[in-house]
Amino acid sequence: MAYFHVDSASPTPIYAQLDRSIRAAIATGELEPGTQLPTVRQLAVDLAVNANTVARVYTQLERDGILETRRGVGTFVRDLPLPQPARARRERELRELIRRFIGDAALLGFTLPELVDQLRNEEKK
Amino acid sequence: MAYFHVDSASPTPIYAQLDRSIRAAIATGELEPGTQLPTVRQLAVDLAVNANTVARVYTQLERDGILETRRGVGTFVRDLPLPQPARARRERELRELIRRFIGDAALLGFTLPELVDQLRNEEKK
DNA sequence: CGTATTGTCCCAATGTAATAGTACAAGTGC
DNA sequence: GCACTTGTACTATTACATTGGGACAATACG
Repeated sequence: MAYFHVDSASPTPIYAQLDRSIRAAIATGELEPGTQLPTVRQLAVDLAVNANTVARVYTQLERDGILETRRGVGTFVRDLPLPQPARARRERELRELIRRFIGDAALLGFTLPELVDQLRNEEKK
Repeated sequence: MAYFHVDSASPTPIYAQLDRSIRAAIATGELEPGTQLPTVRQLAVDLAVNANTVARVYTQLERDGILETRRGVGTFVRDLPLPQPARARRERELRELIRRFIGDAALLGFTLPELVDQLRNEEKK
């Protein structure tokens, strides 16, 4: 299973990519509460990344209450709901997200109407 | 003028954020060919960033043929069209962009239909 | 010409990211 | 008990990003 995505060529550090990737998978429901994540060593192999890097991400996510680890068993998604940022922040950060999304897509030569179309296609899945 | 955005708290390096920010502004037409960018030192002050960091971004963008610099004068947007990646890449990278966009928005608690709405609002500007 | 402006270059110092390798701790299951 | 799996911890090393400061080069301007 090709769970998460990291790009070692990206300027964004691997740990940050993996962190976001896991959080996003949980937030979208791809990863349900109770699901077991790949082991530290296994995921390190799958992503072609050092085990320490994976371990640190798991540790951090556990500190944040998003994962739960049991030694000798594995790491699991907690069933606690993710805390939501305050409304004002949400709005502001969404604007920033949209701004970046449009900008990045423009770099690829895509226009706004095309993006709307593509996003609507995603809805039908 | 609040030209570009960088967040020194972000794990993504400042130079990468600024690079993307400038490219995006040009790609979307916010920055037209011939426009003068802020001076290295000025932008460094505006963004609360070291001048060397800004200078390296300008230098790199000039090497890529996106900017044009004249000593004692300033740095300007070139009027050459930006080279487009191959079609296959475009599609693939767009998928990745969308995937990340949806994931990041989910972290803020936004659902796909909401994103479509917001994007359509952007069209009316 | 002299001065200010702008980009360019270099150096030293600091902090962070990532890798590699090894060892340990706490559980599972035979 | 014993072997195995899993997470955790540590050290050392390499590379990169960023900062601060200083100096230089080319151009504009009076």
